[in-house]
Amino acid sequence: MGRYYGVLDCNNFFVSCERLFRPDLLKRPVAVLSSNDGCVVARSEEIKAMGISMGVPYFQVKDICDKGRVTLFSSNFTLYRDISDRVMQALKKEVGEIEKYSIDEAFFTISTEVTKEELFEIRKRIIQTTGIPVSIGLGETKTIAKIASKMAKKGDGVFVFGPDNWQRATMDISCGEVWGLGRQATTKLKQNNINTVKEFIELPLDRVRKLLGVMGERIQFELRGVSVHQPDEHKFRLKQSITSTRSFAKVITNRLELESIISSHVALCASRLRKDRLLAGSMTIILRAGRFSDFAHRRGSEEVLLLYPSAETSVLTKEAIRAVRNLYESGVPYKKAGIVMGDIVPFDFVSQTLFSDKESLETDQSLDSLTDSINQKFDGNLIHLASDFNNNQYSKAKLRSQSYTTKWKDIPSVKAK
DNA sequence: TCTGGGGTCCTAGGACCC
DNA sequence: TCTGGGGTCCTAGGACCC
Repeated sequence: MGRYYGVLDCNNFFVSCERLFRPDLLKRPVAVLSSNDGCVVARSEEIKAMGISMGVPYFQVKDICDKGRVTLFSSNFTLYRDISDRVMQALKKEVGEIEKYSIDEAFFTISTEVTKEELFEIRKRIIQTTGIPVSIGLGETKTIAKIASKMAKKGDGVFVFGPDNWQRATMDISCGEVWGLGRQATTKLKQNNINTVKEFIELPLDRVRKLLGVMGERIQFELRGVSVHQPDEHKFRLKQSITSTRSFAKVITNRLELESIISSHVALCASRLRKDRLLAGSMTIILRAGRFSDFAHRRGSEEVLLLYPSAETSVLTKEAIRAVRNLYESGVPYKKAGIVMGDIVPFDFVSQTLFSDKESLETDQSLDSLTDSINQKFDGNLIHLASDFNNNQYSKAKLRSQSYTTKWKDIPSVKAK
């Protein structure tokens, strides 16, 4: 009995999340903006029909939005993450083991015996329990399943590529639609007169390697129906990194201000590490000038290797600030700052192998766990170590919806007649 | 004036060594 | 003072994804 790879993805996910609590916005044009209300990151079908493309700067389409009576939201990740968890739970219930790929997508495997009717039923139950519209695509490999899910979205929500209909379809699918072939790769292929998946598949392997490197090679295998992924490869894999970055509404040149911002990113990453009982072995500090400024190509990051893996805010902050002082140059118009935690290991593993008395580690973190629990109670805005950062000081997000599902004060109330 | 954030993986090139 | 060539390891940056 064979297995198909499947991918489930949520349609217009952020928009669907917002509509969940604003049913009056169904069938009306809705868009979600990025963190500084800078560009469009999610669009309802109505918005797509208006010709507004993904990722455009908002100011470029403001007029069209005004004219079209578009409802806009600033992105509300707390809400989206929570809804995402619910969708993933619902999918798990249907298909067993899943591999969460992004906030709105997950891979799974399923018997090739599954019928289209059964798939429609699965889809229906997930939509019923979560309120989020989803599509399901199946194929012999993940890469083919991804294309199937695009077809599903265009059609009735479910699409299966078996060996036969896949072969026939390849001549009608352009390389740019393939998962992993981005702008650079597509351009290179086009220059060599390769436009469709069929043409790409027929290319000799050594030419693919020369043109696109090992990534291209893998993609070709996948498109030929040979999976380069192990069905359970992600089952026990840890997250490789945890990141917190943000660009500023205005340029910042003051070092102390940057130190304060970096400190709050450290605090955020550290508490996310602790939540999952993880420790970071290294940390990269990012300070970048505006992408469109003369300083855009200046060295923008510095990695710090920690003496021992840690999730302690005070330890990490000290190191991060040292790195900021190394990296900082006066006069540079900084536009973005952040932290990437790397070399991540599980707390329990480290405490067993590196430390003879586990207790000292637990005690060191007691201040942090206290901070964590208080912050959780008060929506994460109360206690920050070595920083006076608050979410609204450096960013603008004027249209944020409430945290309907994660903050007590934002839970919607329903009045009974 | 205004151009996201959080991820993964790969690679070119520098440092260092023999 | 001469200063090749090949190996390894590391890191910053880039391509790509959603």
